[in-house]
Amino acid sequence: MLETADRRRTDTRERLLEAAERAVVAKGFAATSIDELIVDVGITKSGFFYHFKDKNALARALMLRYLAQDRDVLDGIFTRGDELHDDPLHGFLVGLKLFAEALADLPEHHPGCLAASFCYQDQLFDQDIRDMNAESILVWRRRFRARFDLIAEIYPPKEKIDLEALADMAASLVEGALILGRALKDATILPRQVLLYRDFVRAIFQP
Amino acid sequence: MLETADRRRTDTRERLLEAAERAVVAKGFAATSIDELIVDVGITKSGFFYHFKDKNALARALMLRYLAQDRDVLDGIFTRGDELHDDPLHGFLVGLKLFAEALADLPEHHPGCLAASFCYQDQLFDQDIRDMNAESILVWRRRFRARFDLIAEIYPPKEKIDLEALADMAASLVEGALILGRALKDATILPRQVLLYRDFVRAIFQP
DNA sequence: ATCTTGCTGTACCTCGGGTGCAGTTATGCC
DNA sequence: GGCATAACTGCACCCGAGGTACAGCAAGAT
Repeated sequence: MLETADRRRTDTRERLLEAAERAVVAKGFAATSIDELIVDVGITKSGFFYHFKDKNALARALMLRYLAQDRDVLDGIFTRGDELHDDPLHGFLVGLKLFAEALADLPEHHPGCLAASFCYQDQLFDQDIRDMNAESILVWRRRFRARFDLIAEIYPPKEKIDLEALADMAASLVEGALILGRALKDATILPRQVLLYRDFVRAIFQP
Repeated sequence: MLETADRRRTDTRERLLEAAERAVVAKGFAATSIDELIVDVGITKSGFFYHFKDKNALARALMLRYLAQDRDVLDGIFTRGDELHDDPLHGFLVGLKLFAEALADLPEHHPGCLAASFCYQDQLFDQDIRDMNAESILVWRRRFRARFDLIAEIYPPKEKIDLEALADMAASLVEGALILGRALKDATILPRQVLLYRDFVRAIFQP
């Protein structure tokens, strides 16, 4: 019957997740209807419920996907930073520079963060999804905290500093700058905040 | 018939807004039902639609209320800071200290920001509400930017610095720290971020 | 006495999230 | 070739939430 791509079986679930992430970041989970997702990927409602038993299962799958992507992106950028510089401080500063550049080059106008999007609607979700959301933040805290401990051994900061707060500052700034960027429709806010954070880190540790 | 408070007429609208703000910050606008609000304040659905023609009108009223409160709180804290110190830099630093203390003393465990809550669901709202949301961010930018310009005249920073980004950093950090605080159920994150921001501002301008 | 404000009550419509289940078709495996 | 399985479609139906449209009523203000 000349069907170009019937029985595409393998990627329908993935395409649902992609459509869902776009929609959820754009307008929130509650405002994202199953109907619009199935129109997007060209299946029926029954098809959706074949892949996800309910909307909560969709949310869980989105979070899992997001956690993995987030980890990969951070890993990629900061290992490249370290490859370009042996020293833990300067490798980190290069990593932040690369991060800012990557953010500035994002094709989307006003990107968003799934964790933040879920955060203000978290009563909609099961406890395990809220736990995953917390974990996505803790990943950042642990990553940056470990690096600062390493740096502080070599470059002890002049003044006592709350290193945990400094680590959390990275996630706070990114989440907050995404909000500002969306509200003001200004894609430059996020990379500039990252560069400012970099200035702060350098000022703290550099002798 | 011994009605304790029938015909309370005057404050029903206000009580609706209070209930709505609590619910919206807790679980998002879309997940906040009119039914729960009317149960909260003890009126009927018709009563709700007497006060607000639809949910969008409720959102608009919430934003207006929020803008006024936000302005008053910031005004109060930073004018007190300036009363305690003549110098624009040190008055500002005192203000930030007061701000951090006020945030640490908040009774609610995980407060939230209406602007952030609306931000990730903004497709639900009319354009004018999105504009008000942007305005609530610009209030912060203008306030802090003006102060930094003032400070920079007296204490020119050693290195070139993006003062607009430094101003936006305040709102970014607060919005982001609220998200982290909610996700991790840790009320100390927000005040600690504000204190860190204060350290950064001092490091930039102090000779 | 009547007007206005601040509601209540009833009835009804639509959309979105589900549930339940029977049927269909391509593919892979024996 | 036969058969199981994966990946759906189609249909029928339920519920809750956002509205719409009015008619009515009761307490104060004038």
